[in-house]
Amino acid sequence: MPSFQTSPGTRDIMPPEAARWRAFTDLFASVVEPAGFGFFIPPMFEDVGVFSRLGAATDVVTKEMYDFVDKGDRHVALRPEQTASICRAFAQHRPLAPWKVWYSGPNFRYEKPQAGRYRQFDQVGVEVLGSDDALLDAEVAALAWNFFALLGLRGVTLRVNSLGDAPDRAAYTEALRGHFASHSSGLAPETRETLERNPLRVLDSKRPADAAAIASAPRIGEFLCGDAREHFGRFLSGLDMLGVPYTVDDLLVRGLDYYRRSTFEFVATSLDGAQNAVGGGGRYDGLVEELGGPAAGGVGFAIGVDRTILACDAEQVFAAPAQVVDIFVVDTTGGEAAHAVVAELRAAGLSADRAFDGRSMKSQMKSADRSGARLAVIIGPDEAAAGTCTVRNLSDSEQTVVARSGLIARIGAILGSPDQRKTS
RNA sequence: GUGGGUGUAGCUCAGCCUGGUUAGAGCGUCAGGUUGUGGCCCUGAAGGCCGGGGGUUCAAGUCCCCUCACUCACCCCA
Repeated sequence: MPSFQTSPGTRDIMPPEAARWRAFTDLFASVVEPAGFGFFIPPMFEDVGVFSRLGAATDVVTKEMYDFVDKGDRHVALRPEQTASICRAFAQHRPLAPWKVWYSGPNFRYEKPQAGRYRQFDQVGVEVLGSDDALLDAEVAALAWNFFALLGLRGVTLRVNSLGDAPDRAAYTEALRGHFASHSSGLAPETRETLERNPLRVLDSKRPADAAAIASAPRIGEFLCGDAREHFGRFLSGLDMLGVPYTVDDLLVRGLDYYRRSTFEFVATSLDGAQNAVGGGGRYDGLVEELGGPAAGGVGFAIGVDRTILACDAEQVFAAPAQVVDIFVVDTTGGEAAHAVVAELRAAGLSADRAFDGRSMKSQMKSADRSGARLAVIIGPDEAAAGTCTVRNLSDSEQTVVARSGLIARIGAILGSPDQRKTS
């Protein structure tokens, strides 16, 4: 065993898997940037108060925050998510509304790790601040939907619900508290604790004992005010217009306290187990104000990168891109020739690799094979003496001898120009 | 925070139940077969504090205790 290894809940993402992660983010950017979203990078840590607005009833805030006092006596926390930072940024900088941003990066929660749950986990997402329009909610949810489709995922479903405005949500919460209190004998002991802290969360319980009490519980629909009801209807018709399929689930409640009106969640049916929510979002009117900013509506979503990639594995889609090189240079004369040729090839816009440490020709050829190169340039004593190179096609084993001075031209003739290769 | 499973070579794992000489396999790596040529094949080599500590025993990879790590589930959530 090595002296050190990654801390619990963290991991190294090695090549070629890391290239897949980069492709994932690139694909996400290609979906949201044409829709007018600008890339935003918030700090990795902030004053703990920014995050405590997420909700005193949520474990994310009360138990799972990586918080500490820094050398200047500031109580700070590693971000557990990025929505709060973006709202804080809106309050701080007052950009022109609606402010549309996307983000990508790690978040931190001190949880016990398991499949699809890490202490450092990546999310990509978007947020729009300064608009109340329900059609925007639909557009935002549709962007996530389109992204899952572009990844090649087919087993992702969208569940939607409305939690109403703040008074609606509060009234519903009280109604639930009353309902479950009168049915508490039918609840699991752990659920009774949840009821104390956050009655809405009881609806999310998967414990069999709770099923009957949940089935008979009042529904949020009865508590929506006229505006919220109309907003929800417009959200749904906005999804219909875009051809995004969804199911309305009035038991869908989301973990963070700040959600108002529209909420939605993407579930990967290919992932069994508890960690199958690959994305979630909704509207969070009021959060900016809580952070000292103007009254501004907000809507957005976050997609869990780790989990979504697990779903891609399960569906065998969005494989890691192969990293290959155009040319592999084999040099059995000491390495100086390869040193020069590789540099020359790269300067000409070709990708090139080589072996080091004076390996045998057999070993170098094996490396050439593994590199995925289409061509090997071979320099042995004969070529060195004659001022030539042997160019070997690694797929059909045809090879020719060319003068060193004509190498680039010959390779260009075989492979085409870099631009042609990119588009082909 | 609570419970289950697993820690043996770079990787995947036998061996543990039923303790007994120098701890194995496949893959990978390196070298050779082929004194200048990759894939397929053959041969050989390198590579192990058997997670760590303590105990039982003439003897521990194997049995017991503790501990750490990983992993799965509860919980929570993306």
